[in-house]
Amino acid sequence: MLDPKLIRNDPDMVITELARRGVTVDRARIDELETQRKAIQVTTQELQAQRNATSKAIGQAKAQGEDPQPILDQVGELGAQLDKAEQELDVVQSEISELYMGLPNILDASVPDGKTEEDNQELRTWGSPAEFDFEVQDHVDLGTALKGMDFEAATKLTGSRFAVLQGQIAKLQRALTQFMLDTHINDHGYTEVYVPFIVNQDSLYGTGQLPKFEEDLFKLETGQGFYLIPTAEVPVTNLLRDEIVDESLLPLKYVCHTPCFRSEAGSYGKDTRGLIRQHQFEKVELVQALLPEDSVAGHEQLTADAETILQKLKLPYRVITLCAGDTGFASTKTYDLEVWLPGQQAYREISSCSNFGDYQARRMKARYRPKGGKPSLLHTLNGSGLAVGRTLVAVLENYQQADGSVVIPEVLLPYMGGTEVIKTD
RNA sequence: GGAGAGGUGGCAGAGCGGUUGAAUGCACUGGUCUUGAAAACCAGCAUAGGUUUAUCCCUAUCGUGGGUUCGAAUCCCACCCUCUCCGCCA
Repeated sequence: MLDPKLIRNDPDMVITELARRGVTVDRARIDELETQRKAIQVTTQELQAQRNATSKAIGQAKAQGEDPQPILDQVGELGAQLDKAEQELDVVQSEISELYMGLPNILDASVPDGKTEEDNQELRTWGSPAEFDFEVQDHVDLGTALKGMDFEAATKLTGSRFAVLQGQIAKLQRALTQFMLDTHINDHGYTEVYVPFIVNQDSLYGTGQLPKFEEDLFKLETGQGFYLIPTAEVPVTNLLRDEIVDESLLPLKYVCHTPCFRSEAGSYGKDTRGLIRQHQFEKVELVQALLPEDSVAGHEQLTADAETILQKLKLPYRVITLCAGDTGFASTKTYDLEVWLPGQQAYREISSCSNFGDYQARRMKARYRPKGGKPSLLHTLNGSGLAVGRTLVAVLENYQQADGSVVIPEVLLPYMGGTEVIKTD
């Protein structure tokens, strides 16, 4: 969340900045709550101080063998007053906390203005869409014909927005995953982590999915407040929750492969065909925690790390800077990587790389200790490196041949056990 | 699943109703000493909030949430977690 001190000391700035996102902040409400808080907090603390002093005096009197009764008589209604004050303070503070937790992050100055994805800015492109001298198929037709993709089976097993992969296409997805992990580990210096796919509420508050976006999540009904992870970002970033990391260990760079589970509430009718928008998909995620002064450069580097995967796969893509209105809740700035999909004749998102500044770190108390100094908040970054399911789509569509077969990209050959082309037998 | 033990500062670990925000050790920071380093010695060193120009001062925090009490790290209740032994199990 935002720094409460910043909201208090410079509310106009916060309001102006958040207006860029189209978020209106109730200035009067903030003033009212803060004034209340201040008054109640002061009285509460005064009462507490009074109680502490009295109790101490009783202790001293007893220790010296005196009769503490006269002091005890003075206590009177102090306890009742204190209870009341403490309750009031509690109410105000939770109202403030609820209000502040609901405020998104302040955007980086370089984020372009705009309301919707229409206003996002293309930053650069890489490669160019291939020309096909035959009629291209989309991944669903290709995958189905190759007997590697079965959506009807998934519907039978579970319901819509799931897929069954089989044979060489299932293997291709695994190859992509391995290739991504190995590249980030060996070439980009990330540490691989394996984490739980189920997390508690605290973790989801930490990264910002809760309290505002619960409808996007799958919640378990065990009564423990457990949720399926919507992205590895949640468990991996929360490794740092309530931790103080020695400065010398920074930056921390993690890469993590997990399935991701999203309810996709509110996206009915969108991308209903194929693998693009599923309730369950594989993703290789990059997460970094670093010094505040390094986060801007780190964000560029992390984005480049993700781009490397597309370049090695020789998949044409472009990099988009999300505009103010389209940038995620907790992010200061986000780049989306969009890969070219011949089947759709469009660029589609395959990675989203964000700099969260200290927003997530403040929520989860993720700090570092400067040499000999006081702990202070880390900055966090993350990005997909890449969404595996969508990469599978991109490979199938970009590497398709006139006969419906699919050539394996060169960099994946070591992972495909001798298969060079996926075709029907 | 059964039985037991325990959760305290960056770490280890005392404290088990009253000047205890918390002994001690390690780590860390500064200093003395040294050609330099090590060792030794001296000093400092939790986090968050309120007030303040600043120092000071005040408040909260000993797994979490309740309760008892003038007063709780210490007593009671519930929950969470960890460890040991037995059983079961991929």
